[in-house]
Amino acid sequence: MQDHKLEREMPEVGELSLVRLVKDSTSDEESELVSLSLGISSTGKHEKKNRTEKVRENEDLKEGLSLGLDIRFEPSAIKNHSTESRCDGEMKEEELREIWPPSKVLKTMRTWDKSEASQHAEVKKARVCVRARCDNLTMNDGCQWRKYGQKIAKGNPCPRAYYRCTVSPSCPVKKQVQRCAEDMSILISTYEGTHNHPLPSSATTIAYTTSAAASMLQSPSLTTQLANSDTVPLINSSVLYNLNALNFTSSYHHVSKSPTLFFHRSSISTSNSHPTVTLDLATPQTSPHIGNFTPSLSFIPQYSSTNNVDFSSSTFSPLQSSVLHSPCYGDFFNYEGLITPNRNHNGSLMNTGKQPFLGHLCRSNSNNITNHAISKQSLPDSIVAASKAITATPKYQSAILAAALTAYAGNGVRENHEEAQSAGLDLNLGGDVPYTTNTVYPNSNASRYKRMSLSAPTAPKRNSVLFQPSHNASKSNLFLDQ
DNA sequence: CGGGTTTGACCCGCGC
DNA sequence: GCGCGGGTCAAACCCG
Repeated sequence: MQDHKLEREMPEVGELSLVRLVKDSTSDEESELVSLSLGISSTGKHEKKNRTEKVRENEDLKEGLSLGLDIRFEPSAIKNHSTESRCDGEMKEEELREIWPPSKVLKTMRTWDKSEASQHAEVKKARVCVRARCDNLTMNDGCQWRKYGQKIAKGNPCPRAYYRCTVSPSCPVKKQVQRCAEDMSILISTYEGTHNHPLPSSATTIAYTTSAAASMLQSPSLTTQLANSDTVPLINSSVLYNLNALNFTSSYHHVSKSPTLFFHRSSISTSNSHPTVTLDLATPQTSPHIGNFTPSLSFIPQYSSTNNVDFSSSTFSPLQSSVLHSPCYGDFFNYEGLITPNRNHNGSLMNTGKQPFLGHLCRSNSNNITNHAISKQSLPDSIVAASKAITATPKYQSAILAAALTAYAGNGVRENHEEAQSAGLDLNLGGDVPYTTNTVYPNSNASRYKRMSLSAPTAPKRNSVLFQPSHNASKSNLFLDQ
């Protein structure tokens, strides 16, 4: 792990390009929101919090646990500190303050512009909120959590529970769990922070997803677009993949099996102190776009109370790659339901360079691909057709189809395995999860965490998709830049 | 007895 | 300045 950590690099902020979509005015009525949370670090004013978090952060440094996973808004800080400095385990407090200057806490993202975003690390921890139907007390996200508080929040008779990640004693990740007031069957889980430790394979999905959302929120282009009411960024598609593989239990389980798992309503909210990506998994089955592979995933930039734009019917956009190359969970994990980097014969990762495994997609062309190749066909046919179309267009080979295949992995992929292979795709349905959870934390001298039990049952093994670009697709082709 | 949960108290930010 | 609400703490309690 240490070696991996040292190899990782934070992605450039500008690396995450976002797809603009024309505003769709025919949005659905407001629905409930699900949350997943991200790891954008910041420093709050809260004295106590500062003390506690500083202790934890310092512990991280001393223990060398930090994987450089925290996503910050200051590229320079990222470059200078996130890997090298933090890895040496001897960063001084001055350096810490340099990364998270208390005076630079951003109360909202409202005032952002490109230059500010690149110059100031002024943001509070981003959050990812996931709404999902779940009968259990908590969503099974594979992590270990310790409850540290519960409170009745205003406007909801259901108590809100506060949890901390206990996989590592110094892990800063927290989550809030609350039932939806309007529909008690909906569980709202809000994640905040980034894990600073290896994750059990069953937990990587949600963590990866939160990282994806964090990547979105950290993007200056996102903030720019949010200020533009005519355009809207679409979520990094890896969020789709991850959530598709989420280990929801009981009543929600059917979602993960659905070939049409998309999020009817999602949103980005920066109106409060925490920029939040909200993903609504509670209404996945009713998308009118299922037939043409157009998920109803969308975002509602709630940049301010007077600048809300609803894009609930926006077209599905292809993936963006930064998350797949995220330093948080990087290439050394193979996420269930996710596209994985190339592997050589020994199974070791081949994509160890700095280029993201999957490329960015240009705005218009990406839509063309999805519309041309996929629309108005059955989903299995769509996969094959898209595969061929993408193969014929090298620029898209490694990117677009992966989304479809992954989202579709639960059903149609298997039948189209051969066709997909002929189209230059290698589908691995064997649930390839090389990473194991036999991780020892040398720093776990905090005895209170030693006997933690999983808050949720182990995730059942699920099909995963190993996406390999065709043989003549060079890495450079994987990184589309327009 | 150790560890997890519960729950009232406390702190702080924010709006009025 | 005050009150409200969100978030956290920590002692008490519960459980295996």
